[in-house]
Amino acid sequence: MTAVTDDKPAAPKRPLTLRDVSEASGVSEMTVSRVLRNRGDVSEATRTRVLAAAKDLGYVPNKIAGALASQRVNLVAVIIPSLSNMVFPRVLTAISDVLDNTPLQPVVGVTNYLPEREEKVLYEMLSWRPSGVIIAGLEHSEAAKAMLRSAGIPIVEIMDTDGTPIDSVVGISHRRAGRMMAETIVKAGYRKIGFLGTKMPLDHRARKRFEGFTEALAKAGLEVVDQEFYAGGSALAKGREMTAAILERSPEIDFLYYSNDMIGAGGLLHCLDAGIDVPGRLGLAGFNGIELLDGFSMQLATMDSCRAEIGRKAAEIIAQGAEVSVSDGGPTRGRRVELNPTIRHGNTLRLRPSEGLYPE
Amino acid sequence: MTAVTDDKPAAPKRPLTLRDVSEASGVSEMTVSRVLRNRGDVSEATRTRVLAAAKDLGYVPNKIAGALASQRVNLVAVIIPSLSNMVFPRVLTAISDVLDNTPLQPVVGVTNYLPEREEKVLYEMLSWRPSGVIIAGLEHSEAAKAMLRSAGIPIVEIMDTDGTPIDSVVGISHRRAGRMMAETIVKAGYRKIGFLGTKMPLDHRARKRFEGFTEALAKAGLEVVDQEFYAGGSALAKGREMTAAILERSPEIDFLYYSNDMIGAGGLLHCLDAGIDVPGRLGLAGFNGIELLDGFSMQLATMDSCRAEIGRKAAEIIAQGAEVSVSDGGPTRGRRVELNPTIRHGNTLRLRPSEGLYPE
DNA sequence: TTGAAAGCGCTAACAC
DNA sequence: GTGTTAGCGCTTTCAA
Repeated sequence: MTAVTDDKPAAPKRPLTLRDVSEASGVSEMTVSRVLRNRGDVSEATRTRVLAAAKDLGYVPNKIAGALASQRVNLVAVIIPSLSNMVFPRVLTAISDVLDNTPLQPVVGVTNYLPEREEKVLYEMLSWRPSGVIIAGLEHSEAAKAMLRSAGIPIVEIMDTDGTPIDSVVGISHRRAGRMMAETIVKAGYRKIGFLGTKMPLDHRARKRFEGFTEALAKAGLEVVDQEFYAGGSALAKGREMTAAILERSPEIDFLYYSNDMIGAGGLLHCLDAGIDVPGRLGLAGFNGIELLDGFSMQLATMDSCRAEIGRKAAEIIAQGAEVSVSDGGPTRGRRVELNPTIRHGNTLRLRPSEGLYPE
Repeated sequence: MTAVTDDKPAAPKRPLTLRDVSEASGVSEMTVSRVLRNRGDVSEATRTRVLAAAKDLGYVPNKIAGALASQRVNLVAVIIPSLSNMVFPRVLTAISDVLDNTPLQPVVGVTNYLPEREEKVLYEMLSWRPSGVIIAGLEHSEAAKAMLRSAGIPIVEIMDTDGTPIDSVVGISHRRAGRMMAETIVKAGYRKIGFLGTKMPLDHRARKRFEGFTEALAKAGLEVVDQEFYAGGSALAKGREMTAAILERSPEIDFLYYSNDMIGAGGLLHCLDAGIDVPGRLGLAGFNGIELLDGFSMQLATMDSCRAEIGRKAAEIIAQGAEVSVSDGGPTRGRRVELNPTIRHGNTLRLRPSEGLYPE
């Protein structure tokens, strides 16, 4: 055994404070603070002295104290339902990218699509007095809405524009997205349409897409022939299973609309394996436009949900944030940004109606 | 236009404080504080009064002030390189699940595999004085290591055990993982082995797997026949492209080892499309054991990287955290948990050597 | 069971 | 350019 002798001082029991740096450098706490924050005029000489001392001691400022004193917290609360599908990570990346050019920092909370979790997470985050909140969706518990309204900071609700925002909102209309896809499918000549989705009554965006979808079908005198829902497990595997099941049960189906790309991709794999003629005998479409699927031999028709753009815009609104966010009692001052989702036909959705099984 | 009359008071300009609740309830700040934190004995009567007042006002406590006063912050810094691949979200979920049963809350920072980002993110997080740090990998800049050592809180380095931890470590040996896979492949009778990976010199775990892999091959008198690396883009698509490319360049290859499941899956798709006999003519294996791939028609051979288990264990260590984490100058008091990755053969790796092209 | 006083580590505002 | 003073909103500690 060798006796280890430290050349650096041992780990301190008491965290270092400004005072320590002050004493080590022979400069007042205030000036040290100024140097460390690059605020106010400090002579180059003392600046160097202070920096050296801080680095030497390994001083890490205490933001808790700083925040309390300055009444400023450079944190942005980002509240999303899930991390496990590919959609929110994409939004997060965009948010981070924008905030990287500001003093702001995102802090992520996950709700698992549970309103009570959302309420709790929101409460926790608000208790840190963040500079803004980015939160997915427009549906929140009354308590959550009350908290958001009275927080006195910019709030941006993202992903969805179908509803009444508290402050600002950035997203797409999922109802419209569902409608657009239905219209495209009908125009392509498909008539026996099935739907596959998630068993998530609380996924309001999926619900709205479905509503828009059936609404547009109804306008064309059609309705969904059959449907199936899943919960849990590998989305790809579930998509495969559900597709097999629904096609067996309702063999007349000539199109399947999936509530997300992942189960759509599973369905596509099933069709390829089963030798089903796609998009001739059966058309397929998903939702989200996730890049993941670029590696498949066939491109699933889908709709870009503008995830990156949404994240970017939301972060920008927060970053601007100077403006008053919610006025007292009057109309909301928030901004409204509705993005346009675009259909990507891929090759699982035939383009010309003339090729359809049901020529018009 | 209708004149909106508020039944609830308008959003306050000044955030509410304990004092407000104190005044509204006619109870001292101290007692209000006790009620809100469920600390100490408070009569049921005052308790109800206080709770009612707090709820009525919509009071949200200020954790900044609370943390400063109590010198306690129930935050756990979790620092990971990326959110975009499926591996870290899985770890995060496990961490959250464990911490949900404690007062602790994870706060995530992403480094993009950049040491300088890591250093910055770490500094930011430490300045909030968290109760612990969970950080991916054992390789950090000297400055980062110094910060971790002197933070005076439990540190858990995760994912990898090949190296010297600062405090605790939970992970698998990636070198060993690479070795195990090589041995399995060789035992199965494959001899002309190619490698496909990421262009990430800073992904130390991928590097260690590769080193272990080649080391074990060398022991069997073999070396990697050809290799290819990618950066950016859809991993699935890249896997497909790289596989086509390497097989064209080195047609003698009878096995491809991928540094992750995603590119492996892309490779598998290529093989299926190209009509290549897998695992007869060509074997394939990936790494991570991601569930995503369960929906494929063939199961890619892979190795479980114990992501969930790692997250769980790490969180547990932090939660126990009471123990002194780094002793002064002496040996680290941290715990060491090395998990055993297991090979999942799937069906892209033939099992019996006797079936090999090169019978032994 | 409740309250009063002191102070956590920093920064705003003002002096010098 | 630098230092001094007074809090930020809570919790700790101690007294009642």
